Amino acid sequence: MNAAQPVRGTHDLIGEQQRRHAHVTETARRVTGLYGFDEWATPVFENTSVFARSLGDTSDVVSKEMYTFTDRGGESLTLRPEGTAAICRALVTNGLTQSLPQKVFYAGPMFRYERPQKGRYRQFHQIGAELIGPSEPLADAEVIAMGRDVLGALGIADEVVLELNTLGDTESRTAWRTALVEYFSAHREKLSEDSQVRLEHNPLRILDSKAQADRLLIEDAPLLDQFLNDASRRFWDDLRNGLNAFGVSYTVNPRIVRGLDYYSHTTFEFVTTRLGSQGTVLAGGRYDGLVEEMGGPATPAIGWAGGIERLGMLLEAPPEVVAPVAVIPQGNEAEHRAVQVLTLLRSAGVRAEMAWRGNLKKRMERANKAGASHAVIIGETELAKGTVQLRNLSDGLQQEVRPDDLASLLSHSKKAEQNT
RNA sequence: GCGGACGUAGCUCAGCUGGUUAGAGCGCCGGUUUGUGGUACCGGAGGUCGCGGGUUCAAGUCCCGUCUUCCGCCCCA
Repeated sequence: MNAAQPVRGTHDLIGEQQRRHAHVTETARRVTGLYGFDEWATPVFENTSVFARSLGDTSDVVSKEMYTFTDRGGESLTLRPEGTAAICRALVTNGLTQSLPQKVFYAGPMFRYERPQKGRYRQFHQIGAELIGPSEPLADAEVIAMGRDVLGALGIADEVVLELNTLGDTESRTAWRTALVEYFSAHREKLSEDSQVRLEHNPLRILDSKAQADRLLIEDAPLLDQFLNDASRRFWDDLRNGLNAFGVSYTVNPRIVRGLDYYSHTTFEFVTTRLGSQGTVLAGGRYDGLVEEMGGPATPAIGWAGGIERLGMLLEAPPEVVAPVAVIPQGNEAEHRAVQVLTLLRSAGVRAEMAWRGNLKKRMERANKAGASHAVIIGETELAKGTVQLRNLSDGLQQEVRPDDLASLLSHSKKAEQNT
């Protein structure tokens, strides 16, 4: 087995895998549609500045975790590592900041140069939703409720819990961060090596450190709650009231943070324990500063993204394929009639297939292997009489019918099957 | 980027302390006298044991390197 392999961290989606992906995407598209969201599709690559700008100076991510390359024209391009920055760019370049709110759904591949693990790939796929325009906390609640509904429609609501936090507005968060840096600096030597580095450029991340050494310090670290100004506190209260109104249950987790400055207020993650350390399945927050960083006017926005691979892995059973009907002619003359029957069935909306070769027995085997629900058999006798044999492959019952009656007989029979 | 585990037929795996032509189950293909599948029986194809180097009379089995996958860490927009 020396065949060519796909690039590290990439996968082919075939059969059940692809069906799981498609089911996640279609379900999310349908549910977000119920909330009035429309789908956008943006390019899978952008000028590097689109993503670099949104990331600010978190140099690690920009230099090491993005698929960046120079094209033949000398432009620096980057395969999109996430969806939100590109949506904001599209909002600005299409002048849609003039027609708010925008309710956007998207789905597609994303690319990050990371070490692969289960549920973490270099090309992976996300669904996402962005609500751009409203600054009211009820909008946040609605967007979170929509996420909850997507998970519910996928049948995995019981697999995940919603963890919720607030980052406050810029003023509150800045005050809090200053206090955190002060606190951790005072205990610098007790911090883990990693966290000492974090203290320099991303102090909030110390709060979700996994190092044992950090845990004790974190417990006594100052809480944002003490630094929330009145406006932020009101927003936080209204958000939780809104969630109650939408019937969304959650647990508050003060350790959910975001590293970048354009985030504010709401932040949340739907988490499962079933996927090891890659358990965040759908996450988001409010990013009131991002559209402005893209060169647009200051525009409030809230959104989330979910990993299709991870969601697909949580699905109980893979979505079923529709069982086809196998049309089986015997002899060259019957084949001609068979083609007519195929056409008849397909135009009636029935999934129908015919093998290109083989005797009756062979074709019956094929039909069975293909998971066909029925076989339509046309032999010399039937050809002469203008009839066909309709055989139900699950119970083996067979009846002689007229071709014109096939479509209605099949749809009745299939409905009956679904009910059992 | 750091640490660890794994890698034998399409799939799941067996192969004792290195020793003749590398096995099983499932799957696949064919047959059991040709107008009927799913069960049963019979037969067959398919592996340079991830790749490269080394030790040895001899390596799937030991050593080194490399790649992939998986588990943690870093990162998580």
